[in-house]
Amino acid sequence: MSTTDTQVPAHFIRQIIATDLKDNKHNGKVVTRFPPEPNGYLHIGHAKSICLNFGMAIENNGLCNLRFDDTNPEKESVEFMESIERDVQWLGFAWAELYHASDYFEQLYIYAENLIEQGKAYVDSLSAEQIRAYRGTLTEPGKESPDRNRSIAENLDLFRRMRAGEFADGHYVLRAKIDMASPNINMRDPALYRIRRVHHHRTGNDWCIYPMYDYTHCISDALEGITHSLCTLEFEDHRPLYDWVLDALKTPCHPQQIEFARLQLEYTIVSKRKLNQLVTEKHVSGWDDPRMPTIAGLRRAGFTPKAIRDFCERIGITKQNSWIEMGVLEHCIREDLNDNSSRVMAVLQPLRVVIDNYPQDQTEQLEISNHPQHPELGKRQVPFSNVILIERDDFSDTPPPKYKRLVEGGEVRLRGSYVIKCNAVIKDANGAITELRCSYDSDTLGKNPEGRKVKGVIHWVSEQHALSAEVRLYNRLFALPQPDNEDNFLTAINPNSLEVLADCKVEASLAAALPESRFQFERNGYFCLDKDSVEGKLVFNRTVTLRENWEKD
RNA sequence: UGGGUCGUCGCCAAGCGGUAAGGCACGGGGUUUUGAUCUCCGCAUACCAAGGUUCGAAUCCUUGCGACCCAGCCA
Repeated sequence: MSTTDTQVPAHFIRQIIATDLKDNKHNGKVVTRFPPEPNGYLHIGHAKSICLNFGMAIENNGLCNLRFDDTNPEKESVEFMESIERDVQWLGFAWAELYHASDYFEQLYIYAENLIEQGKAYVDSLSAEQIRAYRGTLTEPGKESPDRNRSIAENLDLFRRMRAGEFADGHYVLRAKIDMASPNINMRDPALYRIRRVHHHRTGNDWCIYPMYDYTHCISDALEGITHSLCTLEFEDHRPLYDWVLDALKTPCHPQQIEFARLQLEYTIVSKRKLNQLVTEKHVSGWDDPRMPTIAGLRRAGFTPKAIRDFCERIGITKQNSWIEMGVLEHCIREDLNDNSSRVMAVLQPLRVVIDNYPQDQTEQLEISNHPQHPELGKRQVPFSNVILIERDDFSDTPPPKYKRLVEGGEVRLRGSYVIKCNAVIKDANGAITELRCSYDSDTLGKNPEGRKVKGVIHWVSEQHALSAEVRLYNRLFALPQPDNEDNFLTAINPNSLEVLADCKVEASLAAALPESRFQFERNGYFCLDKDSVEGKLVFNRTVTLRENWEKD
């Protein structure tokens, strides 16, 4: 062990895999899979699972498949499949194979007949309601179905006719014959197949019976030679069923299911049903709305794949239900963007400043570094002239204590430029400040003024050179840390989650910026150019503010 | 009142019988032409509780307490 060893935490799944490798349990192989159901967009919670599954494969020289769990065609779509592939790749991962559970429908069917032949599955004619009633409760055992002892021959015949489409939807169901008195409700003869005449986005109308998750997932894992089947805690109770199915069948292998806690992030929800509701009821602009915790939303907001991966590593993998504070995610994106984004000046709420002693028709090209700590990011030319725009907040005629920006009679540094002094404040009839009259000290470019200290530094743009922009200031979508705890999560929506500033001015160098490029607007935060940008009007989304360490009153 | 799982700092999280890592947050100092960054310092005599075993327990045992998940022909 050297001190330079990486310091990734050895969470329990890493430990299990390390032990298995040492014991040569799977011939030294590690094969995982990320198995989303294509019924919605991927979100930050999926990112945790993606990073884990792909991460374990990468770390151990193994393989990770992407497998669509497409056994319920009613809720699934090609749009969702495409978005999932896009998001996984954007996060930076490459799957070994792309599979669909529907690829295995025929094999699954054959296995089902095998189960019937072994007397381990039967066709039940009980209705859904009856099955529920027969299931018993958490504290009382269930009752056996009258059809439970149907003959193997009859079960086989019925099941084949189910497939052939002889029966109406819901008329029959294939059930595993396990134990109606099991304390684990999942083992009380769970359904394996249901009749459902729905068009499937991949298999079309080939099937009118569809296999259930519990039956499909374990077999799919086995067919792919998965060694470690990682899933979330709510499937813990299903593991005995996972193992029961594989023990009953002669599958190529028997993967080990290991459960970990799903991500819960404060001020967000990660329920696909609810995210879907936000979209369909138009509480947000779409699945990729920057306020959405979806990968697509985070991407549009300006998050980087690296920051999301870092986040997933930092929060750890355990079996404890826990809530992650937003601050952790924010830290990750600030850390990446601080290091890698170019600095630029943008005035969100402009206030006109006329510099009376600067030549009226003169323009000076000031050379400003793109990153204070990374000279390798280069420099850019920023035009300076006698009329500039500064942030309204950067001037105050009633300055609070410790205010270090511009005040009447005071001086301030224009970032990358001169020191100016405010000589007069122009107000309109209502007393609102419309303009500042200033003078500049020509001997302060690149050097401190003689004999006095100017502590404030503010950003600015030259009025005649600036570009117009719309800036969208996003805040958390929910006003409560745990929206799901409300009777109706919609009541927890933050009414101020989006503030649109339509008349912002940004420096000219941004004219060539491409959608999805990220910048630090100095002193304001990190922003990402949105795809809504058009000629003459740039649109920026705020990813996150800069940290603000001083106490505001 | 059945079964499964989990309880270590405000939030995460190491720890695997030898005397409480780390991150985020927070508080304070320094540097700074971003009140950013960077940097230095501080931050659990304490591990849900109570007993017990042991020279020694967050780690083992017992008994409590608390939280989460399960009664879809969803995944």
